[in-house]
Amino acid sequence: MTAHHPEQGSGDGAAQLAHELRDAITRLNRRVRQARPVGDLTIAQLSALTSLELAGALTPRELADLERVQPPTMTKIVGRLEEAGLVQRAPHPTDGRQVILSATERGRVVYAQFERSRDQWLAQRLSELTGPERAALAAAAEILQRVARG
Amino acid sequence: MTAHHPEQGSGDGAAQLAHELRDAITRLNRRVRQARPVGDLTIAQLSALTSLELAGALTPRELADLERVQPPTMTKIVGRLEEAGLVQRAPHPTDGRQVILSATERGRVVYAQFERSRDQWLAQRLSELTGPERAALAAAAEILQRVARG
DNA sequence: CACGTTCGTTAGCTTAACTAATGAGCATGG
DNA sequence: CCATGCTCATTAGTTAAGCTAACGAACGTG
Repeated sequence: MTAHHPEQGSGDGAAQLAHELRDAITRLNRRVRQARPVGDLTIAQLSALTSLELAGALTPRELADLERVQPPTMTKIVGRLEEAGLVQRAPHPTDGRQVILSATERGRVVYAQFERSRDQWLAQRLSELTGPERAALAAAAEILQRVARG
Repeated sequence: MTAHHPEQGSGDGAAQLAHELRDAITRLNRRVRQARPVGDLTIAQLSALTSLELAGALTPRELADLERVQPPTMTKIVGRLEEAGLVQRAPHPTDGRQVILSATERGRVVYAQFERSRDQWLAQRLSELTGPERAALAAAAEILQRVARG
């Protein structure tokens, strides 16, 4: 089940490692994500709010690309977030077609709350590990973030 | 951005690590999962088929618990998988209320195909890393799997 | 054997996702 | 300088996924 020879062979090693990592990621994500609405926000809404908060300001198109959904889908999600007062639409300064989306102050507060609660389960689990295990995960986290963004 | 002192303080360290890991996991999962239907199967269907294939045989209730959805939701998903000929329902040998779900031969073939294609993107990314980086991820993968199952 | 519990399903609703089509605004070429 | 074409966001319409509530069948126990 574990990786026996991670250093030898970047071909098969990578395939085997990819399988293990994806399995772990899939399972962890199921634990962390909460498929159903969390509080008043759904996953898609929270995810969009997160991307928006991290980026600062985006057009609907950019946000849709980030979330890997089609523009009409993002229109709906943003519409609900706007109704909830968490996101605001502003006209683009020079291009009349485009719209600038940003989180409202309330949106930022709500985002921070969910961010914390989302980390709680995992933080609890991690605190049960040994120091070396946490160190191993910390080293991996940096690499994973790089892979995820690449 | 990286974890500076993973060994000191299991409290704050775990919180910070949890945040970084969750971020990486969320992003990786978005890359890997493809939110929209893959081929003819949706994510929920593929996920249920995966759980069923891994477990061998399950009742709808057990499968719903594994997938962290409510029983009625699983009824629908299994219904579609059954229509597609990937999953079969069988009566429980002793309990007339219960149903035994299992993947059909075709379901197993389809599962294996998706499993491979799902790993491809990640395997490609991993092959671009250095040997030590892959070794670090391999060590982390084992720990992550343990955390995810715990 | 009657009563409560568990199991799976059905019914009805909301959200999320897609494609196709629409309308507004930009930009460019004659 | 304006007509044509393109991009942006949205609307319309469909399918899937998720929920709760309610139901009928089967089990088990007092």
